[in-house]
Amino acid sequence: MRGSTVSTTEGAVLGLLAFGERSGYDLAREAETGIGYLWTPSRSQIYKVLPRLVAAGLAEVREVEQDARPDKALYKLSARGRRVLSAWLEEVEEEPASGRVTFPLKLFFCDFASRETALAQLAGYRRFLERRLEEYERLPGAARSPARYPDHVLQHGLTRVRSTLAWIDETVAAVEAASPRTKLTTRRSAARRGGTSSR
Amino acid sequence: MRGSTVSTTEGAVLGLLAFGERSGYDLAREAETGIGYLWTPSRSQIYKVLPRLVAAGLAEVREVEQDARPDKALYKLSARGRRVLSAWLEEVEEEPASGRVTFPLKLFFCDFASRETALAQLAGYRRFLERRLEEYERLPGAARSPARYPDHVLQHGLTRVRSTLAWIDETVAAVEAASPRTKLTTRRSAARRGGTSSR
DNA sequence: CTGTACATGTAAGTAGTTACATGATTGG
DNA sequence: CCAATCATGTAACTACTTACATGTACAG
Repeated sequence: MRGSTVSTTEGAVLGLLAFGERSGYDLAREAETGIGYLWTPSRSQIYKVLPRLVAAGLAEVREVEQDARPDKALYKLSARGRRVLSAWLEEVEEEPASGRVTFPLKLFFCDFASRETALAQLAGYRRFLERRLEEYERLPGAARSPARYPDHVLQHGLTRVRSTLAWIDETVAAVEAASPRTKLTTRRSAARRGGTSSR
Repeated sequence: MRGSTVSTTEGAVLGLLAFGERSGYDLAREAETGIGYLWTPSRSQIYKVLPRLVAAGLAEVREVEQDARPDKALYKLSARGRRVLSAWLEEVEEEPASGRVTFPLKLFFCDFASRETALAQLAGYRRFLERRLEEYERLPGAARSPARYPDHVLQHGLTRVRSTLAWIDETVAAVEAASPRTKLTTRRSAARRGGTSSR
């Protein structure tokens, strides 16, 4: 949380909180299904991040007493948290420290950003992958070594990069074709459909 | 390094040492090109792992004094290191803690193992990805939420998994078709072609 | 005369892990 | 009766990162 920018983990938690008020337990459960593919921190990690966000003024806590179940703490974004989330989503990193996963992770939360932001992340992802592709293609390859498996593994990388580039093209087209719609509110007092805390 | 098995990082360093005697500096440089796609530890990390391997009897050091350049330490596998590397390569983890990257990482070093080992890793990778595929397909998907981007990101995951499965098929075929060849010796006293320390 | 390659290492810090502790309720 | 779900948190540890310290030699 250096400056006004947040780390990947903090950004992801802010993003999840944008869907509505949640407990640490809720977040851990939701992370398994959904972004689990991209980012699955342990429960204890989430319990460490949440108070940090509150201390930084990005989230607010509310203690809820329950009879049948243990008491819990519900967290929601503060106004400043919403701004920081937007800034994090809008920031397109050219060479993210956390690797390529940064791009799909931010895209996951782009319902809380503008269409331009989503397209900018996709464009950044494309540039990133094209640089990788060039590097892989520049590697010595078969010629030099008697070893065979390194080449197979390189093919694995090339396959993944190429199929991801194809996905980017499709997704850009889908985003551009989608009916223009206001971005989702970050659930301040928006109509609730299903209930956040009940189950 | 609990028991006789090694961690991912230790396995990878053992694997790199199987290509020949190397200094920490060499390993860091080589890791950038080649396995860099799968595993790129910092120099300081490598300098920490190497003495650990020596302490565990898996590698041997040799100090080399140089005039023009700083002195250096060259590491090579010990007999026990070779056995542990083989065991690591042969072990097919069903749900590796370090994620899917374990499979291509071990495959990278399969020139030092039998063809059966390579095919076993590929088969394990396939099972792993097919479980992922089922999970992704079981996810609620479009219906539930007004959010659109989570679905796009899910497509990203599906695309990657499917293209990797296709690569596995191709690679299995290539491995089976390859002319049977003895596995590479782990460069004990094998003929050297190019020189390890000179450049 | 500046930057890069060679070469090793320490120090301080972040991110993340597993295992432990506690304790009620519900479903099979 | 046993296991899972709900709920939060601490402690100890591993992996890994950046920045710093040190110093030579060669290329542009």
